Amino acid sequence: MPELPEVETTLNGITPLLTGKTIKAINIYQKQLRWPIPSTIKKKLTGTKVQHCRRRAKYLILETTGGSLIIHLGMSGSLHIIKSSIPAQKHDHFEMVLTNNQCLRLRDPRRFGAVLWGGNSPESHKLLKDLGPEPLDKDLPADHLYVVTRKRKRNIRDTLLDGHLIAGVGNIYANEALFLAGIRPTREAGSLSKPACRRLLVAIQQVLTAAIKAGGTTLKDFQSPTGNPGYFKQSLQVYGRELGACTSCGQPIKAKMVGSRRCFYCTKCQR
DNA sequence: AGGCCCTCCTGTAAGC
DNA sequence: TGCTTACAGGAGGGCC
Repeated sequence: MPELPEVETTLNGITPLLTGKTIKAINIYQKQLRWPIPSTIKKKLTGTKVQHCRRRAKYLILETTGGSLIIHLGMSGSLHIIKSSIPAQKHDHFEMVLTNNQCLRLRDPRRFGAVLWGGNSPESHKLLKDLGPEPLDKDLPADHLYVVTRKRKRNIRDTLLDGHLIAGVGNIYANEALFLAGIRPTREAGSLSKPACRRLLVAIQQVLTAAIKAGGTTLKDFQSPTGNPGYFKQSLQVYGRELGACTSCGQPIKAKMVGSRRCFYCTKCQR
């Protein structure tokens, strides 16, 4: 999926085209996503105006004058702004038609995504209320990772993927940040020192910031809502670079299954 | 509470 | 060429 930078890129793409616009219609072509799309959103959203678009973790929140819509892109979801006269394609499941005849369309081949009703307080939605802090929050304490990893037995890579501890970090950026911080993904989270945890948080912030700047990472088919790929792939140091040379020491990058997902790291630079 | 496993679905690419 | 299998960027829910 789209991880935090890809969701942020998506947000940046849709915000100027949605904000202030009136919703003429909602069309649901396939309601069976991760959870069923509530059919009540048609009535709740039609005729309302989009006031504000924002992101929380990997969720997009569209606030309208009638309540909020929560969108998650799952593993393969993408949003597109196109003319409503363009016919929906095979994996287009949901669309929001505006009175200017532009429309926001959700495409999601694997259907792990979600479109949910957030009402007047989306933050208190079951899926959002227990999320950890935003990694790019300027007020996030430098020792946050140290605090939340104490007594954690599982490996640090899987720990970073837990959105309840820190929000929005997926497998790609977890691997990249661990490389930048010089920490092996298999390390037990609770064994990391305070300086290592600080280094790791800074690395997460650096890699996410750089990826957002590049428009996200296109591994296969990620596109911004206006159709541009993300250019961060060329900046990846370890992810997907099995047997490639470590950019720091030249050693071949190792790939290994950790938990249920692959990790990539340098056996020399990451300890 | 934490950790592990299963699950949802389809496309793609590798392997035989 | 064609079939089978493994894997992919997520993450909630159930269970121990």
